[in-house]
Amino acid sequence: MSSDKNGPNGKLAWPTVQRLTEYLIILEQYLENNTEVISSSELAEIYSNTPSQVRQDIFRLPNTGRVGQGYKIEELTEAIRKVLGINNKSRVAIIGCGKMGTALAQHIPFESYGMELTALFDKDPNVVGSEIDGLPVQNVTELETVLPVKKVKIAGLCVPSDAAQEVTDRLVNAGIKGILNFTRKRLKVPKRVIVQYRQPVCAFIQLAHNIRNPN
Amino acid sequence: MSSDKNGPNGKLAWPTVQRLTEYLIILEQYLENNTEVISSSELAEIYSNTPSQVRQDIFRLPNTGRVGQGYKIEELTEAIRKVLGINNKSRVAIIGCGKMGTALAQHIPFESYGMELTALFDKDPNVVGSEIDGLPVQNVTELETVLPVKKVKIAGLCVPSDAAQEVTDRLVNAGIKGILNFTRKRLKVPKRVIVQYRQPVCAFIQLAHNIRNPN
DNA sequence: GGTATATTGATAAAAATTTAACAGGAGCGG
DNA sequence: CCGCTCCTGTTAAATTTTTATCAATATACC
Repeated sequence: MSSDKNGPNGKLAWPTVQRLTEYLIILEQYLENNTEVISSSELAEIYSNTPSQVRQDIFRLPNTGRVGQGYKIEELTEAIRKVLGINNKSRVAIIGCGKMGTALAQHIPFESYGMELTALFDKDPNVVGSEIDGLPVQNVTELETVLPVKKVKIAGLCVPSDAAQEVTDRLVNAGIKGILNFTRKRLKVPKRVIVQYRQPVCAFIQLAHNIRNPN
Repeated sequence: MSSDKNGPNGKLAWPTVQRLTEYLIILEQYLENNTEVISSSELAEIYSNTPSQVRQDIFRLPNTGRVGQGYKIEELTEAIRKVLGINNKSRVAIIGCGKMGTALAQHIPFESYGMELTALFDKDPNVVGSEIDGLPVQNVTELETVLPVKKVKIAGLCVPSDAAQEVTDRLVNAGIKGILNFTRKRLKVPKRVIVQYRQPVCAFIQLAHNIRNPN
């Protein structure tokens, strides 16, 4: 019966997905330090939540824990990678190779998480033709021809806010499935396309607010 | 009687704070386009939530809506800025002026949201001494001397992950109140210091997951 | 002026999420 | 082997968050 402890449809709750992702990053770093076992309370301490919540999150996935012992980190990371679906390789493109786009292209270890950075685009003729870590920057005008061929499904949008909607329309045409939007613009897309917003300015505003309104 | 419709302690719920921040960004763009009025259902359409949730969020702040009409955007933005506390100027520093740090320094309109980008730091001697938009990059070794003098309370942490904890310890010493952490490391800080995590890699992983597991 | 329409503010209900509680297995020391 | 401690898996309770509902009111139009 394929262990369906998960929600009605076996889907993980969104807050759980968010935390599992971060647990994964944490656990991998502990693995690198040759730590082999971790308990829910240790992980909670690191993540700043409660042991109960950690166990609840992990509960949804195939049992990896040993009562009285904690979790074997290697098994746990593998289990998390599996529920998150990190394996089915998906191809990524970065649109806009200014400082932000370049930072993402250079620093995110896509390969380690089932993704492959496959294409880079920019509008500026001075940038087009250059390479970032061996990957050439192509002209945005080639979006529609390149993305479908390379079967790119995910785009990181780092263009100036003014260009955001126009580029988005073209991404949608090119068959993109999800957009990670670092611009300040809300994007209009058909329902089948997923947009996630990561506006750094919001993060700063919220942090400032939290500082003024502590627990 | 100071309109305390808010929670027991008058504090906004965290999900509400997050949404209000994004509403603000949206509304300001509509203002720029000379739109003067907006209804909860229009805003919900843009934000991709429900009119009910929009009204619930706005409910917590001094009434700005006109029954049957919608909200005057100018009043609404002002009200949101007020509850979020965007006014009490707070000073910000960016630590690590690689691609990511530079992108933040250049593109975030801190001044528009009650913040002032006051200091930049880097470790690399080739970078130290240069300027980003007129602000000089100082040596990280000067952290402890500069930050307290300039009363910087918020830090954007964009150093390589390996250096994250070390730099954090120094930030804490320098009296920082909140850290926006773009590195992959979890940070150990005393309880009085707030850390918010913005790991781009997590955003990509989560988006990939959401694409594979649509609603 | 009267009526239809639109939309808020507010409350109540429903759903989702977090926290608490605890039985029971695993190891350890004596 | 017994008793003590630790810590998971699981269920139940509490809390938070979201959604639904609706009375009240402003406007527009006839």
